[in-house]
Amino acid sequence: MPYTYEFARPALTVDCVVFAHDPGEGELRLLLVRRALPPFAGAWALPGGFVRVGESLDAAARRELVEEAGLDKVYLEQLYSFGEPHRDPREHVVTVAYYALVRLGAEEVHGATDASDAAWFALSDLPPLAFDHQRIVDVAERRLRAKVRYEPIGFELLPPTFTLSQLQRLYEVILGQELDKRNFRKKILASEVLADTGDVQKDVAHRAARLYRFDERAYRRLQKRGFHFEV
Amino acid sequence: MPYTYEFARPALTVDCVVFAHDPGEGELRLLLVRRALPPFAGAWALPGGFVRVGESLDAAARRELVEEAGLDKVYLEQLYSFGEPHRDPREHVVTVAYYALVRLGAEEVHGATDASDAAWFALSDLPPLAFDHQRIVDVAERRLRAKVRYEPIGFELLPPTFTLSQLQRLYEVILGQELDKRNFRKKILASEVLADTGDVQKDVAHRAARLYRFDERAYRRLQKRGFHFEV
DNA sequence: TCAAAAGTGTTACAGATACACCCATGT
DNA sequence: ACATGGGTGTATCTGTAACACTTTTGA
Repeated sequence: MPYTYEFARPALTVDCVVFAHDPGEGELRLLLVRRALPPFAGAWALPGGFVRVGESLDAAARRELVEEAGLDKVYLEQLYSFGEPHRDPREHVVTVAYYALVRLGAEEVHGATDASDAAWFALSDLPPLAFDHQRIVDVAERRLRAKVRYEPIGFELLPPTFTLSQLQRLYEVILGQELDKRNFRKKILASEVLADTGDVQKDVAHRAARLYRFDERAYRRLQKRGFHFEV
Repeated sequence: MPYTYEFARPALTVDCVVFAHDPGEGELRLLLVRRALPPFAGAWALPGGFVRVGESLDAAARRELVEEAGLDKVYLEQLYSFGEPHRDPREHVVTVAYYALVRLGAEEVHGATDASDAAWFALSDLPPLAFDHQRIVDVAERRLRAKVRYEPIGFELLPPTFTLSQLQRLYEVILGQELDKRNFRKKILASEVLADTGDVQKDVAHRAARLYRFDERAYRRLQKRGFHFEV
């Protein structure tokens, strides 16, 4: 009997904590799917599922996002692995958790995705979650809060071009604190990771704001010179 | 057939990147074990092994450290999970990597532990490693470097009481840069996470330095008040 | 003309950096 | 007495925080 079969093995899943930002809300949103099968049938849970043999963890997470939520090409990063023996009542299931950041199109914000039963919830008003998924969400939230301060990942939650006020509101939502407008603008523009598109907002009932985009090329250049982004 | 058996499952292991600090060296050391069995028989590898059903990931990591390296009660933290399908030539094996920080007793520094074939290597002069273990070591090193700046984990690598110079040298080794003695002392003492033991060094051929210990209680108090440690 | 958000500079303070000498101890 | 590391203070610089008004635009 080969060495690898000496012991029974735990099952292995991936689960994804999918964050989105609705500009109209003062809070992040989280994507949940309703479970069709036991255990926790009918309960809300993180999108996820079993890792297949021959499939990398990242690939499994991306596949589940497509299958269960219709989400493709999102920002995705591994979060932490959870392996308490009784986190799944059936048997020992270890899950590798990921978190994802997505840009909401207007049609996706309200109402479900094309998957059968998926919906967005305000982060502070989640329904009871299956398994230890609330715990995973908590860990993801802490990580996002910490990471957004020193890596430019916030842009993943915004449309490709955005105003400085939109960016500031996003940071205020994630960090849970108000920021000074002048200081925020000074700092973010001084960092030189934003490029002015030359365009301005359309169809707003007040002075139109300049539109910026995240300049990934500039960011990489700065990074190589030892610069580190910080809000 | 139950849902969980729908697909064949990858195997699941834990691997530990064990760092130690030898005061005499200008560099961290890493614990490796020699593999007895194929694949990579005879090669050096990270201590680790299969996760058993009913065992948490942390417990598996701690068990492997005891079994393979004779190390108990060390600082241990989950690092990252690696699951590329071909990282193990036999079959698909996913590993949850941990890193550990240990205090070296004089007798452990040179020569192996009580385990059959374990040894310490200078981090920059490792032998070729089995599997993707070099990659795991690289990730661990980056994490340690980053984390040591804003969490007081460096103390885990030092004896319970230590001098400020020992602490400074440790930081210099981890961060790979020289630090100014006066500024270092000012900053670390101002942070109030060190307690003066009242004792001094013994048996040194020069003025004996004060011995400090990390004051975990004080650190927790400060943490609650929103303070964050930084070097 | 009003409402709503865009845009803009200066001052004060705190923390970080740079820097060089005397002291205590054992050999 | 000398070699070795222990221990200390100040001046400058840099970045952060606090703070209020004018401008543009569409309704």
